[in-house]
Amino acid sequence: MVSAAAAAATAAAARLRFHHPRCVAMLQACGSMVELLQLQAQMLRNGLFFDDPFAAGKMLEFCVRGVGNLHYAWKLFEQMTTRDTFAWNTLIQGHAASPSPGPALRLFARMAGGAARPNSYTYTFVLKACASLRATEEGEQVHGSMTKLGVDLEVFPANALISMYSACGRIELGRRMFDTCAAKDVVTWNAMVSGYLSCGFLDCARKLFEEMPEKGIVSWNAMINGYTAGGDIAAARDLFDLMHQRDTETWNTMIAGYAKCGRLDAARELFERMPTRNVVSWSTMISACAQGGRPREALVLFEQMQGQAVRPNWAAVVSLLSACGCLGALDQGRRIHWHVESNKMRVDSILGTALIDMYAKCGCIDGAAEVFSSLPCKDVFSWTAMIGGLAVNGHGERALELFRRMLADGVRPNAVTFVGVLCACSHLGRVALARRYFDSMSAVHGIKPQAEHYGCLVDALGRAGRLAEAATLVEAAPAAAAGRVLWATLLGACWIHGDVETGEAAADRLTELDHDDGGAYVLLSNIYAAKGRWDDARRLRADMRSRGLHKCPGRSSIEVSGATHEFYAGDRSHPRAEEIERMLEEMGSRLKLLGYAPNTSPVLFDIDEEEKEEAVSRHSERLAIAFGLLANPKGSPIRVVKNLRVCGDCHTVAKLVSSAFARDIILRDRNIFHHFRDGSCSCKDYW
DNA sequence: GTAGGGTTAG
Repeated sequence: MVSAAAAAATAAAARLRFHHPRCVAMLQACGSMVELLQLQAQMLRNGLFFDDPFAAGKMLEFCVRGVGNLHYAWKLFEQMTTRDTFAWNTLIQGHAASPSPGPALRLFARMAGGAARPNSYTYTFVLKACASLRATEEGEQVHGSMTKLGVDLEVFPANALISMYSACGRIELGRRMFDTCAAKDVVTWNAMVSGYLSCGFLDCARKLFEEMPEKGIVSWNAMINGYTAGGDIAAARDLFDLMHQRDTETWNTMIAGYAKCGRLDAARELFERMPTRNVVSWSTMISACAQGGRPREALVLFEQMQGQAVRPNWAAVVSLLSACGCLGALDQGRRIHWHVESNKMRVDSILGTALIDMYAKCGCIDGAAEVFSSLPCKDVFSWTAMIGGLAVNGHGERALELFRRMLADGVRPNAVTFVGVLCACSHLGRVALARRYFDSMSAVHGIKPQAEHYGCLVDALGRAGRLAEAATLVEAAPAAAAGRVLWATLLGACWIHGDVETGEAAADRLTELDHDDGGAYVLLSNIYAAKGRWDDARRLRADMRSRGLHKCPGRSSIEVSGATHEFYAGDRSHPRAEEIERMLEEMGSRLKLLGYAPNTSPVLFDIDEEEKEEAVSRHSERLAIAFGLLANPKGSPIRVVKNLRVCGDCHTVAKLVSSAFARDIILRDRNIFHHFRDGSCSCKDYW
């Protein structure tokens, strides 16, 4: 006679046999959160979710590893009646691999009170969490319980221990582990070599590398990366050349190494030679160009990458945004932002900051502010990008307000934050406040002022016309901060105020520091010319010519429907040069009606062919504005980026054009933004 | 049924 309970159990087992394989198969075919929810509903209805820990565990696994939804994984986990070790492991690993692994440790602690026992999988996951949290103490406790269980000498957990200790900077404990464990495999060796490398012990790493019984590609890659991080690119390349087999990461590592030490051409050469490129290869090369001052090349690479159907990932997007920022390529930047949103990419503080920076550098402060306010977690970098963005875009008050909010939020400012703060003070003409913030840097925040900070202060004094004080400040700057940037800032202020005497002194010092600074000669000669001292101006130009010096050529770019157009001073190479010419004439006649007379003082003397090109009426920014007027839709803003400071006459012209043509002009020069509207500029005529 | 070591990223 069969008992009722036994009959029920048999029936349940039969149901399981029927459902279980089907359920697992369906989970394997499951592709989205929606399908997951449907499947769970079905499993709840037929009782499988509660009766079958295996099926429930599979579901949890899919939720964590398949769709990466930790939030819902918790819900599933809490609903499960039987949580086996697998279920705990899955949730722990999900957190260990996430950007905030804290809950992994708490889950592990909670696990100790329950029925499921940790196994060697559990320990590798928990140790991973300790490693990324740099939680040495917790790591050691975990090690202790592993020893009790006897799993600490198994190869997987032992490797995890070595990695954990070296991530926590306790390389000696890692080495002790390495020496203790008998079951070593190639990963054990690699973990130890990498540990030495990340702790900066290159020689120990190399010694161990040489002793390795078998070296895998990963071992070589780790060494190459260690050398590039340590700045020894030659040693890295030697290893690279010695390798019999390389994988894509080998190439990527070497390319990144060249990029890090500024050897862009070498990086590019390897990039061209490598047999297969993955998304990291592209991102590496794109970021190398973006950071190495070749942003245009970065965007071209992006196009090629898309042509090969490689989708930009998070890192590529961050680099691309930085390239767009450099170029002031707003349309491109917006498109990438759109890509981020439509692909639901994780906008963390890094990507958020990249977006803020891109918008701010494109003069689109509303876009920057929108991203900033929507950022769930803001760190010092995001605050700094926003404060600096507001400051250079002529919103000094808002920048200072934001800085106060940042301090109130308990975020500690860094040196870059103060560049933004001081810049804001300078543009507001608040010299005393600038001084106070400057003094607070070391007194309150423990940050030593650098050249940039002195520069802002010089700028503030210069704007206020207090050039003598500014000169004293430059003289008094400590050696570490003093340098050509400071003198150049002072010279710029003298140029704006037409102060010959201080300007001469500044130019003298500047050419002492850098004999080949053509820019200093030009600036000083312009100061002379503006004062009518033609002989001095001419003498300086001749001197410059005889020494073969050139001023860095003026270059302006403008984005028209996604493509950037670049203009040099006197440039006639643009395909629409004739139309541009006509537009320049049109600008001239409309401005004349407004009473404009060109100030051509910089070019009234000693004109040779080259200088004719520099005639103010053909400055690069003016060509770009003319092109913007004819190529951009009526009423839309004209956005120009110039590599040097905007010239005074072009500044006047831009102001007048903004009213005569009813167009906003946003011109980014080397220092700040000029938002021209209705005949005036956000910089209040000082820059 | 689950794992580890090496590459990009403000």
